[in-house]
Amino acid sequence: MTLRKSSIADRVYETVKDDIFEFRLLPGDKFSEGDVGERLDTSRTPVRQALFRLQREGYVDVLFRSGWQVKPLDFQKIAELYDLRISLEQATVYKLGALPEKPLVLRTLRDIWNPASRAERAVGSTVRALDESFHSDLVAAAGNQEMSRIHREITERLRVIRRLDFTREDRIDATYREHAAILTALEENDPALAAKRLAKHIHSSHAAVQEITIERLREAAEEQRQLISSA
Amino acid sequence: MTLRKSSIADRVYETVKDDIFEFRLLPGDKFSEGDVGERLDTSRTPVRQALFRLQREGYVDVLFRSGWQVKPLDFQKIAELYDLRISLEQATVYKLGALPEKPLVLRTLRDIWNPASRAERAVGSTVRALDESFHSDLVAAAGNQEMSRIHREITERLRVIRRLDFTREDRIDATYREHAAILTALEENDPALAAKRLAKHIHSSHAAVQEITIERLREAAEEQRQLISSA
DNA sequence: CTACGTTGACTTGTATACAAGTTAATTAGC
DNA sequence: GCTAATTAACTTGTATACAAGTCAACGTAG
Repeated sequence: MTLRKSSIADRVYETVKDDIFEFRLLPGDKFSEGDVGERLDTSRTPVRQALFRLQREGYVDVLFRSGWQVKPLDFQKIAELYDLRISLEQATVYKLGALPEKPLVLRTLRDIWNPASRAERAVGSTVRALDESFHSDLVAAAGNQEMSRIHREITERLRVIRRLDFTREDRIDATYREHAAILTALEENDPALAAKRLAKHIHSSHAAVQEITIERLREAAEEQRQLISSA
Repeated sequence: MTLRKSSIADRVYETVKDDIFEFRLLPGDKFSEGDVGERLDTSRTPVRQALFRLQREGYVDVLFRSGWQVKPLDFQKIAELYDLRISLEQATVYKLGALPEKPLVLRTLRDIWNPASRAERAVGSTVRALDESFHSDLVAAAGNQEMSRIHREITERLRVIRRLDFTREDRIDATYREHAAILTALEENDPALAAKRLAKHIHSSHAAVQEITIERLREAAEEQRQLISSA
């Protein structure tokens, strides 16, 4: 069979990426292929394969004969990715508006984001997953798989930041409100309005997150410093 | 210095990609890491690095313990990439329309695509390069580098196809006419019209190319078959 | 002649060895 | 004590060795 087994390289890829997402590897941290290989009990070969993939995806950089580095947070680039997301999702809602009939997924999303009571709302960490689904489901509904793929890549890339978006109750409130409003505009076949609301929603999400990212990052760095000094 | 030397892996990457673009490697062709390494006089290590990169970019596939394959042409996927290009470039012209002042590049493009006389028009193979520049320069002018990067990736991916777009004189005529019309709409600050013309332009380019791709591909396969039988 | 099992060459996946270059600590000179 | 040169430990880039699986050709039984 040509069905891919799960390779060691894949495991390394997932592990290192998760380390970055969970701030076990902080932006700016340096490390070597040997380090990673030893920690995951494997040779440098699959490690390199995984790291080069992460490099192409923008998470790490290789310094010639001088180790690897987790890419420092570049707020300019993050802003551009948010902006690109807006463009893609706006294109999406216009596509949805042009469809002969509304895709079923809109009803499903409505059920999630317009709950009968506040009690039925999701909490904490699941809100982030639901939020990601909302946006990627919309894009997927437009039917262009390549667009979905690019959108997914961008979403992943922003996840390091977006994980901080739902620690505040007011952000959860806003998300429910804004998602519902976007769905309403779509149901009423007003793509221009949906596009406008979408842009505003993503912008405010970006702004809210930017505000707390640096602080949380500083905390993570502090934690790590204490771990090292106590060892 | 951390300035990257040109590595063997990079050379292999460029060479194999060029082989695909120039139909020396045809869609569906199978080959092994050893083949490539021998031909480029290097070991499998940098070859693998290059091939995995090409895999992530969608040009080749690895079959578990059974060689590599140039990805067969998937016309559905190509259509999706064209469609995605339209979405990105439409987003671009709306961005350009919202800028406080028109970027200088518009004047440069106008000079190229609205020549004083027919004699000043480019011919043959350079038209393709100019056409690629037209579209990527527009996107770049909007100022989002991440968007430019994605757009460039898509353009590269479509180059295998688009190289056939300018073999016919009527397509060159149409390209000059349509590019000029798009620029006019932009100069007159009518992004909606520019977007409309852009979509139509890319669509017709796609349609024209699709029509001749299969035939040219068949010819290339025939050529290769004769090379083999005469060897 | 056909169907099928066996075998052996070939393929990628992973580990290891070596080459080339970087970096930082240490030591010699003053 | 300080500066500078040397050196030794690391680092990635590439080549090679080995493990594990695939596949097609060939031979054999019927």
